[in-house]
Amino acid sequence: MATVGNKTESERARPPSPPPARSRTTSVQLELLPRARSESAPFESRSRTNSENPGRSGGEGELHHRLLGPSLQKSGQDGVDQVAVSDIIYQASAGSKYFEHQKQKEKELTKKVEAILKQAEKVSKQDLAAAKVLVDALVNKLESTRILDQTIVHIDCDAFYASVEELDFPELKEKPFAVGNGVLCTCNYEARKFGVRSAMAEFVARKICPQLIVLPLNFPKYIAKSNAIKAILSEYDPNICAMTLDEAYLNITEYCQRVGKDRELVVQEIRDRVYRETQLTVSAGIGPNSRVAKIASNMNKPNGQFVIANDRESVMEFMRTLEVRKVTGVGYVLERQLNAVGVIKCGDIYEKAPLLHELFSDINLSFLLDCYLGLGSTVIKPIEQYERKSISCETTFRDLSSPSEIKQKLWQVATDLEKDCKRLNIAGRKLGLKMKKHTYEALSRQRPVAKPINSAEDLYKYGVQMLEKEMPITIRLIGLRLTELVDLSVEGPMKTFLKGSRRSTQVLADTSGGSGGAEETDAAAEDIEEDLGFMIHSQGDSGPNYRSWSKAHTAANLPSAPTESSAGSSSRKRSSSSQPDFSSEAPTDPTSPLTPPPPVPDPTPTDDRIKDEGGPAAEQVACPVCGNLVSGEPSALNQHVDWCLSRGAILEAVQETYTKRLKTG
DNA sequence: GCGGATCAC
DNA sequence: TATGGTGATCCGC
Repeated sequence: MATVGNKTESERARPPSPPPARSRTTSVQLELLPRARSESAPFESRSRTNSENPGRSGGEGELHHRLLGPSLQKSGQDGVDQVAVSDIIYQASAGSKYFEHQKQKEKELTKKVEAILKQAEKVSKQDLAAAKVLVDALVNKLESTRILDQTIVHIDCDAFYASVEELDFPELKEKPFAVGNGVLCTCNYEARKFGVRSAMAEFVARKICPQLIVLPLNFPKYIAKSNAIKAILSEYDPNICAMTLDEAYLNITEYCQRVGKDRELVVQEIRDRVYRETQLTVSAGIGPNSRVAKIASNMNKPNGQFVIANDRESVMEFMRTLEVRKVTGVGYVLERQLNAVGVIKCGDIYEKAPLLHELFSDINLSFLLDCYLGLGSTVIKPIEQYERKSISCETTFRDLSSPSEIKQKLWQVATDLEKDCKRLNIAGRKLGLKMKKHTYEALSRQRPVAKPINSAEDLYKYGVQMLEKEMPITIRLIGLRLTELVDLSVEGPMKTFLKGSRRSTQVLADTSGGSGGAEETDAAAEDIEEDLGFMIHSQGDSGPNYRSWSKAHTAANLPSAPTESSAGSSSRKRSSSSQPDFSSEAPTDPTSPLTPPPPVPDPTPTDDRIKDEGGPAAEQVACPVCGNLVSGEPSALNQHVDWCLSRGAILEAVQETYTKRLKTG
């Protein structure tokens, strides 16, 4: 790679311009819908809230603004009556729990903004004078990190998922359509004319555009196209940083020097090639660092490019008139706070910096001054080189309050998370439980777990402990997250852990791969480690052997395995083990008549019985629900646990009617 | 260190 | 009728 490379001081400490945000496959990537806008004027009259909305007082304008979502600032949907659209969205949402929650958040934000203003009033002239000294010192320090000899490019595909679909269904081009399910991931420009945008709930989108066509997501297709584009980009910078399927940073400094070509021409060539070879259009931003390049890629969207010259004055002038909301890292909340103190454009930041110093954290102040100065990272390196800090799975469902049904969802995310961990060959020392109440209020709990874990049983076991402390509760989402990760593929210290936990949690991995059981007898330490490494690996889905690079991009997104739960009913015999029982929260009276559930067929138990009889016990593992020893083979274990949980639901139902009967009779 | 929040995509 | 999932970071206690 090129010569330079010293990172600017301002490089990170804030929202990542280039590298952070990881592209995980499973995630649904929203597209920032941009728009071809001649100037930054159109929405101007719209984005300043209340004063522009005469009919809306008392924060109604803000609430409309909030509900309208993130695309407002860059919508510029020419000819779209944004006010009318906003009203429809409002009407569609009004009264729902979601709406009430947004309203509440808006209220709290307003309070926060008022508090900031109040605090601002208290700042004295002396305070400001003293702060100015500090600010100027900081500005000088930041300025000294400025690098202007690199050419950074941000490439952004236009309406990516929608454009890919149009290749397969050309007739869709003239029709408004979107991609997603329930919530739209993106939509074509035809749909945007109606005010449809990414992240919009599908039912809301249909209100403003009844003829909207909605296609399901097809990740394999998007991944293939994305890879094709990335292959082209890599010819211009072998170290491209692909943030997501549709977005990447390049450093073309060296390429330009090597071929002696102007950077704008090079970028035009890149875009031409991408279009020729994939039929997809991309927009590009060119500048001396990733922050300005990113912003620039939105300036001439779609299918355009924008360059910011590599000199201080050009950069500063570009930032001067740029609204703060357009900077990556400034969202709805920070924009509101900044606007409140008179900071509308990045050019306003310096003048207000002494006041900002009194109102915001040092980190925020540095970030804002970076924005004012137009500083950013010049180091572009592959996303794979950034260390992952967490891994998580979560799922949303209809409101649930039944403990056993909630636990079933927990088991589901535990198994999903296990799959991801095994694929990446990682485990974590800290487990977090996330819940969203039926009111949309979010809760999270977290606890250290001594040994790094990544098996569904462990995830469930510790997760359910945290869950039970919150019961009774009615929730619409549950999720698990591992942090303090350890890389199981790294040799060394991990050896101890692997060997130590071999019999307990690693058993699952051992027996799963189908390649399993034999070689595990007694091997030399190295062999064991190698075996485990391999098995944990092949544990994942049967697909291609995703190693590092591709694995993070592809596999995870494929439709998750059809976790068809065995609807078996019963057969019981709970072992003595004091494992948490899903039906525990219901006042379980041991003498209660319902303790012995009805006997019936059940897929897995048969298996278990056999093993229980003292077959090679090596492959057994304790069920996280009932505590019984069951086959450690993943699908069998899964089935068993699903069965166990559904059995819990039955018990619970019985219990409910029983208590009811007691009351009534 | 934990829990709540914000932000990006 | 109805509003997503993953990862990172920051802030206030």
